[in-house]
Parts: sequence; structure tokens; C-alpha cells
Amino acid sequence: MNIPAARPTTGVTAATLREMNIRTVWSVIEGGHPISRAEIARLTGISKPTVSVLLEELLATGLVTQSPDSARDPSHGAVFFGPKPDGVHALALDLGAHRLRGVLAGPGAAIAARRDVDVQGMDAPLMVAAAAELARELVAAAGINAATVRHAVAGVPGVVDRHTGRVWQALNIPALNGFAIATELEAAVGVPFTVENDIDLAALGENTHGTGAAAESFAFLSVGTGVGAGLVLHGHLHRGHSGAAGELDSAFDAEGFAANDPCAASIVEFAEPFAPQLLGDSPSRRTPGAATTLTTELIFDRARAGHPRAIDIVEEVARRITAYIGVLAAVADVELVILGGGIGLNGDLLLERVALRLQKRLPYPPRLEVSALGDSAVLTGAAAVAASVAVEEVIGGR
Amino acid sequence: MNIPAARPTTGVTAATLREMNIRTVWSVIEGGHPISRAEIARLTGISKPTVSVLLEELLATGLVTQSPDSARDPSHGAVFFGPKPDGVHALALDLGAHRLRGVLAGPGAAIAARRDVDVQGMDAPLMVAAAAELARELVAAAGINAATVRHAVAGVPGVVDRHTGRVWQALNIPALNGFAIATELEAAVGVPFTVENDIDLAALGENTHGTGAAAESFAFLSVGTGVGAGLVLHGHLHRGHSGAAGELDSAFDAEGFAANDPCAASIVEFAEPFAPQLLGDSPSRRTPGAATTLTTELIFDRARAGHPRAIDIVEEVARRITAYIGVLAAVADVELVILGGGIGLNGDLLLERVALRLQKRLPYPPRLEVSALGDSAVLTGAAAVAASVAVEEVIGGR
DNA sequence: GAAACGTTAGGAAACCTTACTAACGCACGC
DNA sequence: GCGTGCGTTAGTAAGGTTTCCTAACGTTTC
Repeated sequence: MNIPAARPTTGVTAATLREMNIRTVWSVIEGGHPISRAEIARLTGISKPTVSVLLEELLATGLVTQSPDSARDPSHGAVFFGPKPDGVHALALDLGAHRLRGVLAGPGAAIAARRDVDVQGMDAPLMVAAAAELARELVAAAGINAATVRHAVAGVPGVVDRHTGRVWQALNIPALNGFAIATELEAAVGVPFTVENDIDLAALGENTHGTGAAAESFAFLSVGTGVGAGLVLHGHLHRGHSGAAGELDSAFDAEGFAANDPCAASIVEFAEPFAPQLLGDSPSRRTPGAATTLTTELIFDRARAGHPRAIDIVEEVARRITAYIGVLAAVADVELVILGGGIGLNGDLLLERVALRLQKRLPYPPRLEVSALGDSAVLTGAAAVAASVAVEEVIGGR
Repeated sequence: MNIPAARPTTGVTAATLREMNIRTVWSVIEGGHPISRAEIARLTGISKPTVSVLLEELLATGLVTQSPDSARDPSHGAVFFGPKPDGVHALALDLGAHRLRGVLAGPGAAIAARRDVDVQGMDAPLMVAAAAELARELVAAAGINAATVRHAVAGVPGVVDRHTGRVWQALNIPALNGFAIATELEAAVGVPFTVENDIDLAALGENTHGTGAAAESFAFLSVGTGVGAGLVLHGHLHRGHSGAAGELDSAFDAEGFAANDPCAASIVEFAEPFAPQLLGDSPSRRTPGAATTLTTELIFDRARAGHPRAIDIVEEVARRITAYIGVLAAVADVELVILGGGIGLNGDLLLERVALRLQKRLPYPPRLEVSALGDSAVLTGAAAVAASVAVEEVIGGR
């Protein structure tokens, strides 16, 4: 029989055994598809009588429901079990500079309600108030009992100090810097909150429901208004000692390190000299007089249309992204890099260009893919974390 | 009661319980100091009767010995237990370009015998033969039964492919490239072998017996004939998907990345223009005519003596090391960086210079220290790993 | 009727608590 | 100064509890 790798320094007792087994049973039920006692027993190696007892306990927690009978072909009188849709709920928020996005999720991160609100220009207390209002709306929209919301996770674009709970390096939302957002959110919403770096959450989203599920270790590289990476190593998020793991900018901004950010501001600046050419013959601009500002969307659109200057810029973006991945690969040697963020999601233009450069440059290049979750990766990760904490709270607090 | 973080997908049974508890008991005995049943019970939370039973099993394996009585002040008739010095043994090798170093270790990596041999210029099969001879000599020197040697670990300066067991990127010992050294060593020595990157082993050495023991995650940065880092994250070695994690050279050798290696060859090359000044007035050279070659030792000696040109070079080394640590910190955000290797060990000259630059450059600079194990870090790590595998084999195979 | 699901019954393995004896140190009284 | 009693600590023994497994047995379905 296999022994868990973690070696507790304290003794384990029969109660520990049950804790472990009940979690094992939950983990196969959580999967989603209705499953019978006998199937659970076969899958986990736990005997049928024990599975029955454990299921009784799980039913008592309200996490698990039993489908009276099921649409399975040969059912042989089996009873099927699955996660109870309204047993517990978790709140997930994605706080950006422009919008606050939220979902209410059930066990297994099944979406119960979803809604976004505008927060542009708000200061930190206003954002907290907006979050509380959004939470109320989500509960109302889902039509659930607010008491079933057991945990909440919020993603913020900055480094979260795990000791003080304060946010730093929030370049996109300066109002957040130094703000103890978790405490404030807890007070306003009335739910225990975990606040986490948004890119780290996106990585966790890819890990549970996205492209990273198959990889043993990978990096989620977000290239958008800023650049940053989230690392999932051996199936676990690596935050780093100060929560600043994957904050790649600092690797390049000093002493002879050339590669500039491939982020939006930096790219627009790089493209500025070619602005007349890029803007001038844009067919997507219906009012040529108003199209005086360069955007990354415009540049990528022009590149798709074959504009040589725009393609040059895309090549430059690919070069810069390669530099970042090179650093990630050299230090962490990840199996896979997932591209995300407003710029990174343009896989049709970037994937091949970056992959080719990586091949040339690294002895062991990582696999390269584009995020399957798109711009909802953060929210997906937050929901997954919040749901798993909520479930753990219910199972652990029996 | 705390639940181990690892969640096995298969059920656990009472036998698992015992496996876990017997390991817990071993882990407190392994510590070294003789310990009584009652103390073990207090430390682990396991009841005294159970501790007695578990100790009986451990005594039967031959891993544990019981001191008849002890020099403890109030002993109250207590019996004290500790690791048995000659219960099992493990072989540790450190294969370098010039020398093959070996130790025979007991449980807890206690040294039973130690010996080095010259392997300069040998091809791979000759090195294997030398290793087998060294193993025989170590067994003879320790005066032990060869059958008690249960596992061996060898450190090599290259990337070890964990699927094929072959060595790559062994720039210092080109003869090793593509060689399946673990298989050959096993056949020649007659002991199961684990082959691991030498810098990774050094990191593990620092983790178990060195400066890294107190840190939760750290990087061991070896700066010598080559540059590389070993990462210990959350107490575990991070090898990376191809075993190439920490192979930092590849982060810098292309497309606008300036910082050159701070390794020996690179530094000597950098110092070449100043060779006449550095060599000319060297008081440590007794035969001025023969001192025509620059070495890193000489450069550092001259810097200690206050030679301005040599100090400039040290500054340059510090700049380059800072660049490497910057990358490590940006990706992994480690708590601590331990400097090692022939160049890195010159902490008196480097520590302050690098720390100062890191402060300026990084928002969350890691702590910086010099290896406490010096040039025996690899061997220490190999011994620790080999001993723990050997012990695991005995405990697991009851 | 055969196969699959689930339950019941019996038993085994592992742990804990409680209670006991043995050893040791200290303090007090002779 | 030295013995005796008391409190503390180490270890063992006995009994009880928790948890799980195997085997056998209804029950439902095909």
C-alpha cells in the first residue's frame, strides 16, 4: 500500500485514517459524474461496507446528494451519488483596474451565478463596497441561502504579503497599495476571504480546469497590461517567500538586461514610430479621423491582415516573450508554458514564432500552448480555490 | 489531529497508519541524541504503549540500537534509543573532472569512511571502474560488511535524464555525455545507484546539514568552473521537468542578454587585459618568471591585498552574480541564496557587494549567505540522500 | 438464473486510556 | 549523617475504541 509522501511529525490515529478516506471518497465524487458505492469501492480500493459508512457521513454534511436512480444502462439497482449543487457555495472575485468580475460557485466550481461591475477610478474602500454589493447581487441571482457561502477568494493584480495581508506592487490599481484588502472584504461581505495574486489564480485555474491539468509542472505567462507568471510545480502553486514568484519584470530592468517588457504599454510605445502607417490604411476603423491612438488589438489585427510593419512588431513581441520564457525555463524547467493575457492570447500569431525561437535557444524547451480559459482564467482559479476551501471547511469541521 | 497534505487517490488502512507512525518514530530517533520511549511519546503525540511496540519493530530491522543505560542525569530507569551506527550503510560519490570523492555513511549520514581518487582524463568506463574500486576501499576502510551497503548516490556535473538515465550537458566531463552511468555503476559496484546533478545534491546537502536547514525555500548558487543553481522549494528539491532546473547559463546566452557568466573561465578571460599588472607585483609568487597564468585564486588574493585592478574584477564578478540571483529571485522568489563553488565561496569579498546590489535592484531581495559546507556540499547531500533511501528501503521492506 | 449492488456479521489491526510497578531524587526527621 | 516517605518519571499490562476488511447473504436487474 502506498504511503503518502508527506511525513507528519506527529502520530496518526484511526481518526486520521477516516479523515483521509473520506477525502478520498469525496475526491472521486467531486469529479461530477454520478457514481455508485460499488464503483467508488473499485476506484479507491476501499471496501464496499466502508464506502457505505463514509457516504453516510458525507450525506450528513450536505455536500453529497444521491440521485434516486440514474440514466445508466445496466444499473442493477445501484444508487448514484454526486456533489450536491446547493450544499455549499463559494464566492470568486477578479479585481481589475476597469472591472470587478464575480461568480458564485458550487462544489467542483460549478457556476451558480455570474456578474461584472465597473470599478474604474474607484479608491480602495469604494471597491470593497462594490464587491459587497456584487456579492449580494450574486446571492440573489442564484437564489440561494447566503449562509451557504462558506469562503471567498479574490484575485488582485499585485503581490499579496501573506503576513500582513497587504497588497503591494499593484501597478494597475495604485489605490490598492498598502491596503489590507482581505480584512476589509471580510468585514464588508461577511465571508472569510483569501486574497491572492491574480496571475497565480489564473495558473491555478489552468491547473484545475484548463490546459495545465495534464502537466505536472507549468507556468502561466500572462502578457497584457503587465507581464507576470504563475508557477504550478508538482501540482501546487509556488508563491515564493514574499508571494513575488513569477514577477518577472524585476529580472530585466537593470544592469545590462536588454529585453523590454512585451506588455501593452511597452509595445505601443515601440510601435509609435510606425503609427501613421499602421493607422492610416486600417480598414477596421470606420471613422478614420478618430483612430488616432494605437492599441495592441489594432496592431495584431493589422498583422493578421498582413501589414509588414505590424508583423515586425509581432516578431518583436515574440522575441520578448521568448526572453521571459527563457528565464522561466532556465530557473524552473517547467514542462509547459501557457500563454494568457490580452497579448498572450493571440496564439495564431505568437505560438509558432515563440516556439521556433525557444527551440533554437534552449536545450530543453518547454511545450507552449495558449490558455484554454481565455480571460476567465483568474475567475476560474479563484472559484476552484474558493470551492475547495469551502468544501474542506465542511469536511474538516464535521 | 492534523491531516497530511498529500491526498492519495487510494484508500488507506490500518497498515498505512503503522507505516506512517513508524516513520514518525524513526524521524525523531534519527536526530541523533539518545531518546527514551517516554520522550518519543511526548514528542510525537503517540501513546507510550504504541511507541514501545513500534520500537520493537525498529529494533528488529537493525536500524535502531538501545543504549543499555545512559549518562542522563535523572534517568528513572529509562532506556535510550538511537540510530544503530552499523545497521545500514550508504555510499556517496562526487564525480568531478579531476577527482572522484567518496564517503561511506551510516544512518543520519554519519561518516564511516572517506577517500578520494584521481580521475583526470579518464573515459566513462574507466571512471566507473575507479568508482567500483573506491567503493571496495571504503568498505574495507570502514571495516563493515558489504551487504549492509543498501544504496548509493553519485553526483555528476551534468543534467541527468530521469527517463533514460543518461547524462547530458556535462561540459566539464565530456566523456559522460550520453552515458547511462547509473546502470553501469550499479553493475560494477553491485549496489542500487541514484545519479543526480551535483549542484542539486549540494543544495540538498545544505538543506539537511548546512545553511539551508532553517530556510523553507532557498537556492544554492554554485559559481566555479561553471555556474548553476539548485533549488529547494518547500523543503523538496525541484529538479524540473528535464532535470535542468537551475541551469542558468541558458537564460543569458542569447538575444540581448548581457550578463556574462561569473564562472572561472569567463572571469580569467575578463581579467586578461590586466594580467601584467596583476601578475607583476604579486608577493605570493616566489618565482616571478613562472607566474605567467592568471587564476581566480590569484585574482581574489590580489583583491584581498588591496590591488585596485583586482578589486574592479571582483566588482564585476559581483555584478554578474547579482544578475543571476536577480533571475532566480524573479522566478522563484526564494527566501535565501547560498553561495558556493570555487568563486562563490569567497564570501569576504563577495557577500557585501552582491547584497548591496540586490537591495537596490529587487523589491524583495533574498537573504544571502555563503555555504557552510564548502567544497563538501555535494558529498554531504549525496550521503544524506543515499542514507535516507537506504533507511527507507529497510523500513519499507519489513 | 446469473450478475451486480448493497448490507449484515464477524474479526483483525491499530490505536488510546487507565492503572500498575519500578526507579529515582529530594526533603525531612531522627 | 543517614534512612524513610513522597512525588515524579519510565515502562508495562489490560481493557476498550475506532476503523477497516473479508465473507456471506438478500435484492434488484438483466
